[in-house]
Amino acid sequence: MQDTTLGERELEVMAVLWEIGSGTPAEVREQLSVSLAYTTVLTILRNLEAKRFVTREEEGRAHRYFPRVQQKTAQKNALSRLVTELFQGSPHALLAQLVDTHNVSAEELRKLARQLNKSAEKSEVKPATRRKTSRGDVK
Amino acid sequence: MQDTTLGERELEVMAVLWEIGSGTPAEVREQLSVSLAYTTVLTILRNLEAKRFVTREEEGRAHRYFPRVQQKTAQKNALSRLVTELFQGSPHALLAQLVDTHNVSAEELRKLARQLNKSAEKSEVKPATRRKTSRGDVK
DNA sequence: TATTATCTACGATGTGGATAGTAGATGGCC
DNA sequence: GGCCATCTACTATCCACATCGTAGATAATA
Repeated sequence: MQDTTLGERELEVMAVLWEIGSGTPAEVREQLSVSLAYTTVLTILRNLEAKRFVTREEEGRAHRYFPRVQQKTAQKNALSRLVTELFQGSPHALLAQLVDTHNVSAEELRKLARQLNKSAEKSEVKPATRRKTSRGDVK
Repeated sequence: MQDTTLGERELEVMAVLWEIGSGTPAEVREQLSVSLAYTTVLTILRNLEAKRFVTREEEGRAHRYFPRVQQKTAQKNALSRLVTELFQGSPHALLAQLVDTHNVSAEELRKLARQLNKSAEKSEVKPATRRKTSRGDVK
């Protein structure tokens, strides 16, 4: 039960947690775009906990849930998966598609390239990105 | 039952069909990286047909399956989905992540930007991309 | 204190995907 | 003609995810 991929609802719940940092089931439920029964949200959170995507701690009568996996990690994994599954393992192909769909312009690419250069100059070794929370984050 | 997303195996089967153009269940089965029972592959193909991702026509005693949806379309959809689900609707964020993971270099970006410029010069209106097959492809 | 609201825990149900077995048709071959 | 291989159709499991209901605990409040 390791390295499982998330379902759609599970992902939405994670997105909320990433957004607001942490939340009780009620808080999460409020932030969700779809309206679900309270117990549904609770179940999803419990499942996410079972999969070790979140942790929780008691807070009065309720429980507060914290993301245990960084969004960045999830992004990276999903991206890699997409590249291998649909783009023959070529990030370049994905880029081309992104551009082709006109989601991204040539100007955008150049801008990003410049930024990339700048940050590469600043330090050879990539500086550890600062994070607000560090509740036993998983790599 | 429209606009459904594909499961992992279904996607692999589609990838094979995109790769080899068309195939009988046996041919598809041979090309798959995982080894599945013949009937499993058949079932997947039938499911894909039910979802209108493939068509088939008889060929002697067997059936030949053809992709009905272009890979490009699947790529586009999956990409859009990923962007909205994990990247807050920002293709730029996805790009940044792609770069950050060092799957893509600044040089790569610049190269692509140049190519993009060139093709933009050639024609204001984007030329319809040529396709080999046209077996009732779905947009 | 009795009632109501809010939580959690547990279980039930429906759907969809993955995997494969069995039955029956058909074509090749000894 | 009888046997074996190959195909399809149909069916059956299993599991994961989504959704929610019920029961029981506890906090708020009238």
